Amino acid sequence: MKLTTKGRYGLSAMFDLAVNYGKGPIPLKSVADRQGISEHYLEQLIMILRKAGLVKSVRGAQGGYMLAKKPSEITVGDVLRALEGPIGLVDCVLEQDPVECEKAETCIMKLVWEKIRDSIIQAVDSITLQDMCNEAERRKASAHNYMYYI
Amino acid sequence: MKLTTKGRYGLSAMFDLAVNYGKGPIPLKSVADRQGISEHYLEQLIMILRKAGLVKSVRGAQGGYMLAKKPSEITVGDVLRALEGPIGLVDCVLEQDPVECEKAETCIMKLVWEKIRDSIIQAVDSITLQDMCNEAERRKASAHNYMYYI
DNA sequence: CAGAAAACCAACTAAAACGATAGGAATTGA
DNA sequence: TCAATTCCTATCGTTTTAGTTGGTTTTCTG
Repeated sequence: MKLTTKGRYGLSAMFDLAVNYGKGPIPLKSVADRQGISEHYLEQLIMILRKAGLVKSVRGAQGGYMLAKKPSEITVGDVLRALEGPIGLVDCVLEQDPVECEKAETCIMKLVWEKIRDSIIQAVDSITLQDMCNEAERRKASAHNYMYYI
Repeated sequence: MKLTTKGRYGLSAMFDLAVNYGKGPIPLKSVADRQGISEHYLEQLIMILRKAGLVKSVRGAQGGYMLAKKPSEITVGDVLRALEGPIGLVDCVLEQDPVECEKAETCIMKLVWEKIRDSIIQAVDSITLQDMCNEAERRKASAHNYMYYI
């Protein structure tokens, strides 16, 4: 019941792009450096995110990547779905193209998996990149106040 | 973000034992047959559940396994934790022995993973094996009524 | 125009995890 | 005694993961 590094690294990178939103294209190398990820590996992940319509790219020198929408319009769920596939702990209750088993009609377990899936969906869809940026700002502010008044 | 077969098979088996609760020890072979699982593989899983204190065993002929507590006292979370380990999509927010990263203090992502983890915990801990049995009974009853009154 | 910076792309690979299987030893009821 | 059953250890093929390698193409800048 773990995320792969795709999901982790991918959300890191998206958060980084969200923090730098509005500053033009951000070179992937700088994202990889800040987040401590192999640039070449991150390249593969960002390609997935681009094909999912979550980031845009600008080629050539001074190029890079940027969010395709406002941070407030991208949820953690969008990112995780793009990188990890449809949400669901078990194939028979995936959001997209669930793999039905023979006894799906009567399966009591299916009910359990659906309930867990729905609670995950609720959580990931309720957090946007903007929320994460806001929290980062809030922390920076309170750290500043602390240093100022000490 | 998938469960392994440990979690799936394990909950199947536990549900089977719950349905047969109070009937004495149930041979693992019969559980494996009903649930369509390799007996030998299930053996490894039930051993884990036994060591976690969720099932008891009776050795020898006419032996088998039974729940160590009432179905109402065993949650889906108990079973999944025993088989899949502490809950959490990412190592740094595991319920037990989280693997702290260097920047845990300032990590915004951690907040996200915690929120997802908590929503999973809430879901799995709110469902008992008894709930599953009740649902199975309810379905059997309504199927019966349907056939009776048609 | 040259060269550097960057995205884009395809193929390969080592290591780990997964999902078993194999083969037996120990226990116990009939 | 013997058949049923739990208990235990080891092995193993396949798939997935988490990269690495080695480029090609595009575009800005000096």
